[in-house]
Amino acid sequence: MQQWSPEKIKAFQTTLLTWYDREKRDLPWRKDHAPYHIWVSEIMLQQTQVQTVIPYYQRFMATFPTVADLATAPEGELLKAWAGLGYYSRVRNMQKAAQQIMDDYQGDWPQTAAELEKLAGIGPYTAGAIASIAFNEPVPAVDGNAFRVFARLFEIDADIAKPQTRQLFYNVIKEVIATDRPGDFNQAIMDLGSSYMTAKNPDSAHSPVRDFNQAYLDGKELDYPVKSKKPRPVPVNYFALVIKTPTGYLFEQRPRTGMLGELWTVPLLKWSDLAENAADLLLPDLVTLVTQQFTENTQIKLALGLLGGRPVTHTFTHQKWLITLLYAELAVTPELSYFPGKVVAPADFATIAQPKVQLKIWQRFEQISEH
DNA sequence: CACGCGTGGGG
DNA sequence: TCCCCAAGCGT
Repeated sequence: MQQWSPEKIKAFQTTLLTWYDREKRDLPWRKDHAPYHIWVSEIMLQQTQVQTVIPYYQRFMATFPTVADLATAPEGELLKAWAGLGYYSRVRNMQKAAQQIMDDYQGDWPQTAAELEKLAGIGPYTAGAIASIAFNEPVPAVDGNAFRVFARLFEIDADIAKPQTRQLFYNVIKEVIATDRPGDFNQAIMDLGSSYMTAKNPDSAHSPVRDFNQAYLDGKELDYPVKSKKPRPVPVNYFALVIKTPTGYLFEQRPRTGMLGELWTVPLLKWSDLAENAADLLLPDLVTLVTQQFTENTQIKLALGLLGGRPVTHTFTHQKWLITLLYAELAVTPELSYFPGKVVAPADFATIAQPKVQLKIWQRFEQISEH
C-alpha cells in the first residue's frame, strides 16, 4: 500500500468533488440535508440497491413525515411500510432510535458520529454518513463502496470481510477526506463506486479519478477488493399450510426474534421439526405427521391434501427454503384460542405485513387453484 | 469474532 | 441455476 503526498490528496479532492458537483445523482433524499431524511435513506440503503429503495423511501416519508411520527407509529403500520424490503429488524431498531431521540434528546438530533452510534440500528457506517452529510463532521463513512474504491486506489489487500479491516480503511480515508465538504466527499465515493468503479464491470478508463487508481494503472483492478467467500445457503424443507375457512385463510405471526420477525405467513412447518428422521420419510408419511401435529397443537381438525408441482423456492442469505404446499378446506371457521394467528380474507391481505416468501406461496396457490 | 438476518439484479 | 453483489448492524 502506498502513501499520498499532501499535493496529491488535494488534487484528488478537487477532481472528485468537481466531478460530483457536475454528475451527482438526483435522489429523493438529496433534496436537503435534514438528518431524518438522511437517516431513513441510509437505513433503507443498507445492503439494498438504490432502485429498490426509492419507492419505499417516498411512501415512508409520506406515511411518517417526522421522527416524532415514527416514534409513535403503531408497529403494524411500520412493518407494512417495510414489507418486501427485507432485514426487518432495521425498522424496529429505527423506531427505537426515534424514541431515543424524542425521550433522551428532547427531539434534537445528536450531531456527532460518536453520539449517533448510541442510537439503535446506527453503526459506524451510518453514524459517519449522517454526521458528515447532515452535520458536516469530517468523518469517513466506510461502506462497501468505500471499501472497493479505496482498496483499488491504494491497492489495499486486507480482507474486507473481516471486521478488523474497517479500522484500516477508516484511517486511510481520514487522511484524504475533504474536511471542508465531508458529506459531499463521502457521497461522491459512493457515486463513484456505483458508476465507474463497480464490482463487476468497472469503467476506470473513463473514471474521473483514473490517474489516482493504482490498481487500474497496474492492470490489477479486479484483484481488489480482497474479500473471503461466504458459505452457500443450506437447503431447508418446509410445508406451507393453506387452510381455507368460510371467512378467509389462516395466517400466523412469526416470533419477534429470528427470521421474518413479526411478519405474517400461512402456517409453515419445518420438516426437521416434524420428526428426527424426517429426511428419511416419504412425503405421504410426512403429511400424516403434519396433520397430527397441527391438530394436536391447535385443536383444529385437518385433512390435508398435497398440492402438486415442484416446491416453491426462496433463497435467503444463509438458507434456501423448499416449500411444499398442503391444502385443507374447513366447513366452519375454527375457534382460534389455541392458535397464535387469525383468519384473513383475501380482500384484507393488505392489512398485514407479509414477506416476499409468503407472496410467492400465495402466487403458487392461485396458479394451482385456477386449474 | 462469526454469524444471522431479505431481497433483487446481473453475469 | 448458481454465485456474487448492494449505502451494515446486533449479538
